[in-house]
Amino acid sequence: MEQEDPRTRILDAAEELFYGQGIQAVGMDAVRAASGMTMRRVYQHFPSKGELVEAYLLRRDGRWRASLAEYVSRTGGDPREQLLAVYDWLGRWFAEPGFRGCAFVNSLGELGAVSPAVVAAARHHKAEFGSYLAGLAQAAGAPSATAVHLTLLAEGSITSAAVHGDPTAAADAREAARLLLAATPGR
Amino acid sequence: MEQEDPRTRILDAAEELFYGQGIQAVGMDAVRAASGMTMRRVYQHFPSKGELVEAYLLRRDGRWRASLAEYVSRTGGDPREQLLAVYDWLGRWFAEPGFRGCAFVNSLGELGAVSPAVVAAARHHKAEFGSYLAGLAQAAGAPSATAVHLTLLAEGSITSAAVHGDPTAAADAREAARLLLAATPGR
DNA sequence: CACCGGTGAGAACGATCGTTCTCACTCTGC
DNA sequence: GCAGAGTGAGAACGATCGTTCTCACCGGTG
Repeated sequence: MEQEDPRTRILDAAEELFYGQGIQAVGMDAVRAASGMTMRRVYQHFPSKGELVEAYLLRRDGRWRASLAEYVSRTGGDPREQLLAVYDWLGRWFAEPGFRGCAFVNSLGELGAVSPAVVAAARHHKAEFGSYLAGLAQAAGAPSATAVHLTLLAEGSITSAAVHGDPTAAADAREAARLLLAATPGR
Repeated sequence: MEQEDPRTRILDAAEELFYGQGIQAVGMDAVRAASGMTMRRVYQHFPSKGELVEAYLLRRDGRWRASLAEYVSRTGGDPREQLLAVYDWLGRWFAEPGFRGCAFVNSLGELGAVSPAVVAAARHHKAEFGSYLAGLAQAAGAPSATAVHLTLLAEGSITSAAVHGDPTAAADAREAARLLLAATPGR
């Protein structure tokens, strides 16, 4: 099981280190050591740290949204319940060991002023998340403004959980979302 | 007007640089140059970069919350309007040039894994903000759960405005807050 | 066998960082 | 006038980083 392809091993190591400790705090040598490779091989697959960071963010975005969508789609059919399931998924995420907030927000705060690629990755990630929620909201017959409100609640719960280390922010956001949906005309 | 006390000048320079570019991206020499001082003087007032970072966060927390409280207290008496005025103040903040999100969230993402002092500063800042909103909500006769919901909306709008560079997140959060308050029994 | 492109392991390089030190100079008190 | 404490200006130091280079070694091909 140690025989995965090198690119994946490097990305796995980079993701754990970058997310867990911050990008600037992790040197390329730490990535090399954690991936059990030689320096030559690392730079062979990612010719600079910047490109490794981009690849890390890109892969994480895909995984994150796929995991969310898969969880939500597994939920019973009612679109309104699917919307609320988003917050259940967030709550599970918050409770994972090593949870340290949104990787894109973190990297944006760290490198946003200096790396346009990081800014683009963060915007893309958040825009896609917003679109996903907008799609669910439309299916539930909620106005598009409500989708924006639900996005803000989700975003706020991520930040709150990260700062206070308290996963209950997800349940709070879920309750607020439920109230907003109830205050709004159904389809 | 150039004759402020050295500590203030250093903190002013540090705040602009740390907030605008990230803490790790700014070297002590940049702080020295921006404050127009000598290295000896900088280290005379802040014996390490870590202590300068702490002082920067501490002072920013006080200023930020004082500015918010002052703006809100200037608003007409209705407590419910005061609560909504919080989002107006956020909208003005978001529209300021150089806005780059919450300094505490940014520094937490950058240094949270390595600096307990930064974690403590961020938690304190967010806890105080939450308490402030809880006080306003109580005055408005809203249940304490509603205060939590309003906090999540505010937090989410900060993140959203930072990521997308779009100050309208404040107005969206305000509208969501208004709906939540309307859906809730008054005093 | 001799050759050669590629690898592993890690040293080396140049830049940058946080922090301290040097040294000439300037005040102040006697 | 002069010793001595403190300052300005910046060089120096040791550590660390991203990246590249060295070099002994290995496998396959003529």
